[in-house]
Parts: sequence; C-alpha cells; structure tokens
Amino acid sequence: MAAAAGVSRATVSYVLNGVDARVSEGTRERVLEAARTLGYTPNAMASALRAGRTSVVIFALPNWPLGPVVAELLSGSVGELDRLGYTPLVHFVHASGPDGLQRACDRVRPVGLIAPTSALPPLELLRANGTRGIVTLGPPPEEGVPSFTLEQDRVGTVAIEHLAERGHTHVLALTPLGSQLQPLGELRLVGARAAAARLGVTLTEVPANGLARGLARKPTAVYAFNDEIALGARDSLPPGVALIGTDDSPASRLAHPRLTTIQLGTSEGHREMARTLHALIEGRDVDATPVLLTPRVIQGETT
Amino acid sequence: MAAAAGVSRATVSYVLNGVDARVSEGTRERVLEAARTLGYTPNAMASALRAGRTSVVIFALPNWPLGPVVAELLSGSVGELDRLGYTPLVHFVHASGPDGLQRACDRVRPVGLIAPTSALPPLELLRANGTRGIVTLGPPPEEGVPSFTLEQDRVGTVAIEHLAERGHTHVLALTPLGSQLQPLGELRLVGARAAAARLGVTLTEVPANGLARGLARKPTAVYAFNDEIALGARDSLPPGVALIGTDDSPASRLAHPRLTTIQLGTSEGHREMARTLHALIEGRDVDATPVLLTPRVIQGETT
DNA sequence: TTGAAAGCGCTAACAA
DNA sequence: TTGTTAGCGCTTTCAA
Repeated sequence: MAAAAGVSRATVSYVLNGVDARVSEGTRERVLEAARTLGYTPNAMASALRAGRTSVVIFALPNWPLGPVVAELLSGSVGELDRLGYTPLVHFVHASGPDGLQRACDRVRPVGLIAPTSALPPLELLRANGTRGIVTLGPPPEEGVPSFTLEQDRVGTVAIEHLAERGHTHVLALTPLGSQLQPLGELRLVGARAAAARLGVTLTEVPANGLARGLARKPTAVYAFNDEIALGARDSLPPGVALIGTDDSPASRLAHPRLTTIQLGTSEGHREMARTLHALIEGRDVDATPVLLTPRVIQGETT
Repeated sequence: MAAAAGVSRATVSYVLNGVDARVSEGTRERVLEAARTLGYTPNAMASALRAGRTSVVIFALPNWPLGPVVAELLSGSVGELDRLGYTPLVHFVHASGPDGLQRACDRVRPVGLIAPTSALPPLELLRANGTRGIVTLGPPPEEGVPSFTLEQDRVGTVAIEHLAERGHTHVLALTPLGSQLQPLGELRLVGARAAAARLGVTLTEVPANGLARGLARKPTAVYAFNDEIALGARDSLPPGVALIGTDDSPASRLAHPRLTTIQLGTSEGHREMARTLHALIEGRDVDATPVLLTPRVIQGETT
C-alpha cells in the first residue's frame, strides 16, 4: 500500500487517520487514490494492538423476553453508539455460559461495555482489558459507575396508580405464564401489591390462563403483565371493565380500541445511556447518579 | 508474566495454548500458578494479529420482529457457537447504517459470519479480512456458500394446507399491522394465496384490526400472521371456527385451549447452521446445498 | 513535508 | 526441554 502510493507507511497512516496538518494536499490525494484502487482497509487488529484500544462496545443483554421493549432498548442505544463511531455488538448473556461475558470481553477488548450488574465481570479485570467505559443495567456495582435501571417494580405501581386515579378499587392482575417470564412478573407484582395496599385497592392475582376464574371476583379493571396477555383477554372482559397492558407494543397501538399500556423506557433514555458511555470513554467527567428509567402510562382507550 | 514464572515468553505461550508436548510437568505447573496469581489473560489482539484470525463470529440479524422466532434462532445458533469455542456476537443490521455490517467486519475481523444475503459485504472483502466461514440467511450469494432459508412463504402454504386437510374451504387471513411487519406478512400471504388457489380454498385477507369485517364473510377457519394476533382474535370467534397462529410462541403453548401454530425453524436447524460454519472455518468440505428451514404445524386444540 | 525505526504482545521456527 | 528471535500491521516519535 505504502509502496503503491510511493510514500512511507507512516504517511499512509497519517492520511487515513485524518492528521491533515502533516501531509501536503498532493500526497494526500495520491494516497487516497491508491487506497481506493487497492481496496485497502487498515488492519484493525494491528491498530488496536498498537493503540491499546478497539472501537467495539459490547452490549450484554440480560435474559429478558425478546419483544418490543428490548427492540426499543437496542435500537436506541445501539443506533446511537453506531452514530458515535463505535462498533456496537450484542452479547446474549443467557445463550452462553456463566462467564461467557468475561470471555467475550477478553477476546474483543471492548472499549465500552453495557451489561446487567448481575453479569458484570470484575471491574478491575475490565479496566485491565482496556475497557474505558462501563455502564450497568440495574444497580451500580460500586460508587462512580453510571447505571440505568429499568424499574420493573414501578411498572406495577404505575399501573395500579393509574387505575386507582380512575376510581377502580378492585383490580385483577394477569400474571405471566412460562418460567422465563416469572421473575419479571414477580418484580412487577411487588410494586403493584405495595401500591394497592397504599391506595386501598383490592388486588387479585391470577395467571394469564385463569382469566375466567379471576373475573368471578368481579374486578372493575384488569392489569396485564404484557400487551400480548392484555390483548388476549380483552374480548372476554365484561363491558365497562378497564384494561391496562404493559410494553407499549406496536400491537397495542394498533388495537381497536387502542390499548392503554405502559412504556418501560424512552428512546431518549436509551440514547442517553450511549452518550454516557461515550463520555466515559472519552475520559470526561460523568454524573454517576443512578438513572431510573421510570415507566409511564401510554393512555389508550381501554382505561 | 514470563519473568514471574522464571521462564521465557515462549514457554508461557506454549503452556497456555496447551502444547503440552513441549513443556515439562513442573514448568507447566509453575506457569499456570503464576498466571493464576497474576490474573494474567493473554492479549487477544496481539494473538489475533499474529495468528491472522480471531475467535469472533458475527451473527448479523436482519430486520425481523424481535420475538420468539428470533429468540429461538439466536439461542440455538449462538449457544452452539459458544459451545464450539467461538465468541459469538450479534450485529443488528437495521440499527446501523447500510454498510454497518461491513464496518463491523473490518473492525473485528470475525473468523465466521452469519448474515442475511441482502446485507452481506462483498465476499472477497470478507475473505481478505480473515473471515474463513460464511453462511447466509436467505438465498446463497454465489455457488458454494452454504445458506439457510427460513421459508416465510411456506408459512402461508403450510397453514392453508393444514386447514384444507381438515375440510375448511373458506379461510380468513389476519394480516399484520405496522409497517415493520408488512414485508414479512406479504411474503407469507403469497404462499397462502397459492395454496388456496391450488386447493380450492376461498381466502379473505383483512388486517388484524378488521376482524369483525372479516367474520362477516363467514369463514370456517382463521389464519393469523402471528400468535399475538391469533390470541387477540380468539375470543371473538364464533364457536366452531378453527384458528391457527404463527411463531410457536410460549404464549401459544400456554393458552387454553392450546393454540395450533406454526414453528419456523427448529433448534436443531439452528445448531446445524453453527456446525456448518464451524466446518467451514476448519477448512473442511461442506455440503453447500441450500438448506430450507421448512415451517411445520404444531398441533394445538384450535384446529 | 516526509522517512526511518521502535515497539504494542503474541506465536512459531530455529538454536541450544 | 527450554530460550532466542523474527515478525504480524500499525502508530508515533525522532531525525532529516
């Protein structure tokens, strides 16, 4: 490559890295031309070895149900990271072994990492690996590490509050089926129960396939673990019974009547995650106060 | 590290790479002990530079709706790749720009790549990058490149065939709402239309929110684009109307009555993808006949 | 404005 | 059985 342009390897490096001050316009052109005709791409491994850092950011995704919430989360943060010039790649925590994430970090030496606190490799190992920025999903692992928490328990709280405001005093909660969703469901119920106790709401909990049994208790409103369950239950509800789902799925928006649902985090919040990571990598000081991504009600026509 | 164990760097390399023939048991122990106490991890960048290959496999995920099908696909193939010793990472094609995948490949130099044919960087570039194995999702980009196709159109075919076998002659198709799902829906309808024409079935197509309108045509069976739509429609169906969904979602299995649905690919098929890639990377000869992952009906209680 | 050269951390061929 | 050393492709300092 250097030979083809008739210059030294150093000059090529300067041109391709945009250190314009150093090379004359003529040489620059010549180098770029040669690079184009040869289809030259710098070897990122060599560059990373020399520079001590890569451009990769690993986003470690916890074992959440793959659906609209995760889609939003990824397209927001991954999209923003890409725009900032990084190479965002997603690691599925549950698809590999317990120390899969650590192995992945050892192998690609990401400059940044977004990971659930529960799957986070020891911080000192990461730092030794050249990881400059670390952001966690969930509680901060130690002071100073920025964290973003999707407040799952607040989903239940917000739902009950919303219904209570509208005068409902007897709410049926449709909880998830299937073991994968169980922990998430329990988390949301904790918030719902607390809010119900606080607001004087009677809460009946039944699994999603026990709708008929639940309806026997004559609730005036139904809170469903997700929009899928909500939409499934909708047509079996007696007239006048309110319904609120969770996830702000595309389906909820398109349903007739439009389903009232709960959004778990905003695109802006997810982009903010990416920008925080970027600031850390750049060595800027960052406000490390844990960020709580609080769910909010998307008002539809069913409550 | 070498110093700490009192041996040469070469010896450390041999021990850690399991070239046992070369080192004595004593030295081996000493090196491993030193590695443990120092928390030493080889620098994968340097190793990759030297070896000319990484352990990374990029799985480029097309713009498919994030749900049970993708979850299955990933946990099958990613899990298997992990087990084979690779470092599988997922790239979301739609979250980055049009040549995002190529940039990602340039930056991490994956030894293997699974990508939709439509997003595949030029093969010669990949090969120049050190990518030894390439498998596509969709039609093969050129002879000899193994490919796996999720036959989306066959979803419709299989659904109509299943219903026709059970004597249905007037089927209502509930098509997706939302632009993201539109292309997939159209693909499935193509198959459904062809099968309907062939088998003498009358097919009525309405969007998922037009169920009432569709039911006015008195269908004896309903085919839904996905399980979410199917479960949403279920309770509005007149008694005796059959129902088949798509995706084999957890929800379909847990519904009462259990929903008949269509599975789009098996875990075994997905693992096979991973093994094919592995064989290619190892330089073994591989049967490159395009593999069609044919959908199949999961019999429930609604047809 | 440009070239020469050191060195990032590792592996493998060769020497001892 | 072990050590020495060249070199993977790049960036960056120093010298010209």
